Amino acid sequence: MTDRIRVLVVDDHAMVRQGLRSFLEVQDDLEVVGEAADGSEAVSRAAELLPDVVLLDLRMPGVDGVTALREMTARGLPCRVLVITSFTEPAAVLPAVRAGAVGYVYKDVDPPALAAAIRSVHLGHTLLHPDVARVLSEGEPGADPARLTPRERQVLTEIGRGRSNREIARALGLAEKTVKAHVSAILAKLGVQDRTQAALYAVRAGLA
Amino acid sequence: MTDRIRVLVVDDHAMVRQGLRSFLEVQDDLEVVGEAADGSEAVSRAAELLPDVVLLDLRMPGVDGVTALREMTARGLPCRVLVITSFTEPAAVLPAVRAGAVGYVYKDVDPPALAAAIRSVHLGHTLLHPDVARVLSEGEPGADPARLTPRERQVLTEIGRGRSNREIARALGLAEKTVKAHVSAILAKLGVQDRTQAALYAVRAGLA
DNA sequence: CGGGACCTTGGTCCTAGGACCATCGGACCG
DNA sequence: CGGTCCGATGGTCCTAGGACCAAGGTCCCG
Repeated sequence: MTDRIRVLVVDDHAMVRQGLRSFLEVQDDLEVVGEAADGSEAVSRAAELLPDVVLLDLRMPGVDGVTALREMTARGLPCRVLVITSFTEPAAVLPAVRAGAVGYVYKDVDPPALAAAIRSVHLGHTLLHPDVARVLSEGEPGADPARLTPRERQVLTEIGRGRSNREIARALGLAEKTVKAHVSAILAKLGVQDRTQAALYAVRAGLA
Repeated sequence: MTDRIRVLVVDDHAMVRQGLRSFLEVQDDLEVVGEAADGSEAVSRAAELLPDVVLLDLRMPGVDGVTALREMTARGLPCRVLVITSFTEPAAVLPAVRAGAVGYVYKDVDPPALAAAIRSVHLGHTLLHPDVARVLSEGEPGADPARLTPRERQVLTEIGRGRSNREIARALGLAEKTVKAHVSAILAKLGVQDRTQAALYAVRAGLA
């Protein structure tokens, strides 16, 4: 077979990338052409390798999956992006779908189903859960994490892990004052009262 | 080499099990003798295969990792259990360690470090983060919602909904001072730093 | 090229959160 | 009957959180 589907695998855990690679390489018509461990690397590898399909995790340190996805879409990269997620709420994948993902699968997908999903999106199909499709069709804006800037999302992720401003400053290499400014902006954008509510939001949105 | 360390891999995601298997099988002295996808299967496979080390995820559908661990300990199975977790708070792994785990690693561990950890626990060592070791040594019973009094659980439930002390006071018909006293007791019993972490805990514990 | 968005940082100020300490009443158990 | 635990409440004090304001640099887009 001359034209195999070329797949880029993006996940921050090497064991997950390895597992995905093992799943896919036993399929005659699929080929893993590369891996990336964060969003930034995902964009550069996608531009360099021009895969047909990108399997994209959302939660990654540094540049996350949604930001990477936006970047790929902005650059007009021709790959079809299939999100791999362990999240169950529509809020987690909605930003990704709005940013250009053509579908998503859960991390407990079995190998034949994963392969079928890849083939399906490669053919141009879209794979969405009815709940997600409905929310999209209703144009529900809501407390949309997509409206946060990339840095704000990083800070929100840390809040969702129960970190103090000082701990977040240390983790992200920022001044505490900078973190406070981001926190204030996040609270305003999400329409929540304090960091506890923001943390709960982050968990529900699958950011933490 | 005649005596390789026999390892059982327990995780609900097949791709993670596959990834772990790939990581470990390139080591001459390690052998993956089986896999399990939930806690119940983990116990039965451990009893059947008698592995030296069990790599155990905690969050699994059905019987979770801590429950499985307790069962293995109760049956006197001789295996050493190394928890694989994506949690960062001591509260997440404390129950597992109390139930008999001899250490834990994070899911972003790299292959040589994972192999080294397995060898280490196989030799009888214990691998614990200083925070976790300290909490254990202080005899802090730990993150067990059952140890909270009924009133504390009510307050924790409200915290898990993002309520302020004043709002909780109003909702439960108490003085704000009373709520603060309960909050302080809750934080101490759960071993968390502030109400945000308590709220996240409540969500994970299914109280909110 | 200028405007806007994002990121970063600092200052000031106020309040909620929480630690620590203390006290009292009721219920339960040895 | 006394001790312990739970629940309730108050006082004092300190700090983290967060609002508000300001400013500068970088990048992108019209």
